[in-house]
Amino acid sequence: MRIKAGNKEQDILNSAIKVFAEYGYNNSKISKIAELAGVASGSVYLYYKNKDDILLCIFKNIWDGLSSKLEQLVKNDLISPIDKIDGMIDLVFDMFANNMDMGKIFVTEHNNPRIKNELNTYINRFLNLGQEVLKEGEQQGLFTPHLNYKIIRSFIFGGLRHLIHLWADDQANIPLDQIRLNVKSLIKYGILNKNSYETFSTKNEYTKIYGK
Amino acid sequence: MRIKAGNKEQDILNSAIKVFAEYGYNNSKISKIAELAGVASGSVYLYYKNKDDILLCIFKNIWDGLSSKLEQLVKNDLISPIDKIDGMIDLVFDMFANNMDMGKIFVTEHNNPRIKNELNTYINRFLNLGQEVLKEGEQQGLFTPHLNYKIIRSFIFGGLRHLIHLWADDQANIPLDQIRLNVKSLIKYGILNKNSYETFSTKNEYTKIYGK
Amino acid sequence: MRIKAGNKEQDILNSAIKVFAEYGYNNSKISKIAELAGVASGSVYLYYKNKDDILLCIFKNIWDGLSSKLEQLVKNDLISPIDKIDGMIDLVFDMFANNMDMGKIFVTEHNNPRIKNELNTYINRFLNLGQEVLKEGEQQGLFTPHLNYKIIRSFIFGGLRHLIHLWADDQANIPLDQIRLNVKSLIKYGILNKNSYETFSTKNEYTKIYGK
Amino acid sequence: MRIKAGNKEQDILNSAIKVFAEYGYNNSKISKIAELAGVASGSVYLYYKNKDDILLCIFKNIWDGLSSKLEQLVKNDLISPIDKIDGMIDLVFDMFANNMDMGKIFVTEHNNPRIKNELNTYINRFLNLGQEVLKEGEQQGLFTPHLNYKIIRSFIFGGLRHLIHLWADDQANIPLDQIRLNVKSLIKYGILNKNSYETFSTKNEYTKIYGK
DNA sequence: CATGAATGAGACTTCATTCAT
DNA sequence: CATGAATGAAGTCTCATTCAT
Repeated sequence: MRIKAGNKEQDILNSAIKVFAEYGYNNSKISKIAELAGVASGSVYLYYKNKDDILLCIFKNIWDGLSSKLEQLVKNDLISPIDKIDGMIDLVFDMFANNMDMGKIFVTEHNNPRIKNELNTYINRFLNLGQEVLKEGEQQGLFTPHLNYKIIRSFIFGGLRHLIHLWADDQANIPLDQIRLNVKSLIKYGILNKNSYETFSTKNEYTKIYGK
Repeated sequence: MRIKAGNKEQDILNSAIKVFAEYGYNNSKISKIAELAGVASGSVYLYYKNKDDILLCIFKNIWDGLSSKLEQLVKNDLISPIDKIDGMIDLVFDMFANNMDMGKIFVTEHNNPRIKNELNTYINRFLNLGQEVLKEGEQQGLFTPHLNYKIIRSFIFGGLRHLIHLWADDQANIPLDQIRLNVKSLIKYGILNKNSYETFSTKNEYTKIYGK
Repeated sequence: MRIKAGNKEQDILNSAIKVFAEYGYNNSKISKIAELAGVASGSVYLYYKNKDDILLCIFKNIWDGLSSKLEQLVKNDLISPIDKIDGMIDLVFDMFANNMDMGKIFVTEHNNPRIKNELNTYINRFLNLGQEVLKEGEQQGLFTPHLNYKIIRSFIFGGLRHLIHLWADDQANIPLDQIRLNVKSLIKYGILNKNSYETFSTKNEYTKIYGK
Repeated sequence: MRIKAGNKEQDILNSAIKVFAEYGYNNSKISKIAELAGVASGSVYLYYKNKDDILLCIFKNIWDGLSSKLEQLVKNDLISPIDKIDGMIDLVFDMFANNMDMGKIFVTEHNNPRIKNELNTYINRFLNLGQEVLKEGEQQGLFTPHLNYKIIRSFIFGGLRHLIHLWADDQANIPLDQIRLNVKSLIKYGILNKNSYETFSTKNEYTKIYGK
């Protein structure tokens, strides 16, 4: 992955992604990252303030890669909210499909207290975009009204995160495409069969109790 | 013989739960745990083999608390699979409703490589029970056929985990009861409104491509 | 080895001998000694001031066992110095023949700085007795004159100590009786064959340079 | 790049030799060794894997220093076995003559269980060389036949070791040269005077009982 | 820019010893 | 006398970070 031409900053980052993914943040040593990047351990500090900074930078990369595309998708008025949801899910999976290691880090270190504060900005931007779409769909009468989309968005986020981890940990076992389809289906239709849906669901009944 | 004053073992565990929840496992010091428990740091090692062992014990407690109740629920033939799903969700939330700190640890340290192996047994038991219910519902024609319930169960697990974390991190903002209802609704009905459901869904179309 | 009637002091000592012999002083734990002796670890301190004290007591036992017999032997005017040397060697080997563990400790912990000072009294008494015999033999014209018997006695002591260790470490390999005989022979006759002795040795030559 | 100032590896080893000699291995602290070497305690671990490794390294130095010279001596066909024995003794004493501290450690920590296994290779090489010489002398009719030279070599080794310790502990009291001479004499001629030798020794008698 | 030897604070863990019962 | 739970001082080792070259 290292470009010999000499982008050491990127070399170090790529190396860190590999090492963090394999050992976890706390068990990863700067010396190991430097070694893998082909630089001296001291050189790491020419490009990154400290170890935390590297991790933060990885997450920034993840989110920056998503952000522009996501915004493009969400702001496009020609796309139905339903398709936007599908599109968002696809974007997330595409992001990690080519980078399992990032997927692992994304899950394992997402709650790392060392970068939590700096990270929230990014995550919230993503979650807000998702919530925006959900709201939009609700207003258009496409999505079930009265759902608390702040909760829904986080549930979906957590679910995706966990599946990415599962997949990244053992790629062979669950094809990413199947994961996509199943997740999209669950989010849109739930697990109830159409018949049972009609039998059990009495929308009037439960909308009364659902919070805003 | 100096009698065990109170229950030091439990004191230490409770103390560890608080400290791990606040600082994360890796930034928690044994000395801090001991201090909070009101014992000498060496005493921690009378009850727990090492730091890892404490964390493992916390998770064992979490899962043991769930296991018996879950099994009772799942094995009960009088309860519909639909209600079982609801019941499982309730059990999980009940578990953490009175113990926010455990909720935080549950999320943050769930992938801790130090206890991963020992933990998998517990998690898999839980996931298998969930999958069992889903399969049962599918066979009874209640749940959408051809969904990959191995994926679904993990998606739900991840979503629940993340919501618990969110809630535990900032209890005031999202009432647990609202979370329950929204999650149950999403899982069962998805987000599509009934109308849109009928419009967009062409079940024949997507069942063809879904994996087993 | 423990007498049920209840000589705990002895029980603890016997237990300590076993444990010290197996693990070495520094790797032996009081708790282990207590366990083997069938008493509580706190009880050890009813009979011995501390860990050092136990070790010291073991050595006292070793030396006290030797001392009386040695003195009897050395003071007996009817025995030739030559036989006294043989007798001393036999006494030492007899001491450990029935107690390999003591033999191991004797060697391994003999230089332990924690008990060195207290021990010197005992060792010197033994060495002095040996030196006395050597001097006696020299004066009677039996032993080579002009040898420095302070050196000789220590050489012999060190040699015996090492052989005891070797034997105690792996009893099967070297029968104690063979060790005795060989040592006695070496001390008395050296390794030179009689012929070579006459050829190479020119006593006048080397007595000039030998110190007192 | 910060250049290695001086030879820290050697500085640390020298410092360790002093500290181990004074306090014994178990009572020596890494921090003390580092302080004496003028380095930070962490720096010790740049050169040595751990505390055990330092001790092992000291012994390796001792033995490596001896090995080449010993082998040269033993393999030289022009030297009589008698002189080889003298030469071996001289080599051993020369080794420690300029390094009392090493002498102390050599004795005190020789049975340290932490390095025992790694050390045996070295010791056995030495003992085997000694035994070789003894056998050679026996075959040439120079040394008393039927002695068990496995025992003899260990007796001599133990004796030398103890004398070195004595000398190193209190250099002033026993000149090394005197020790050499007395030891050489004892080994070759034993303590019996020539007259007494002829009187008491009945070689036929004791060769019958000596083991191979 | 780059190096990598050196630093040193800090954490886990052990275990001899104490003392309330 | 006896207990064994509790103590807490102390030591080894790690590793992020620095800085002289």
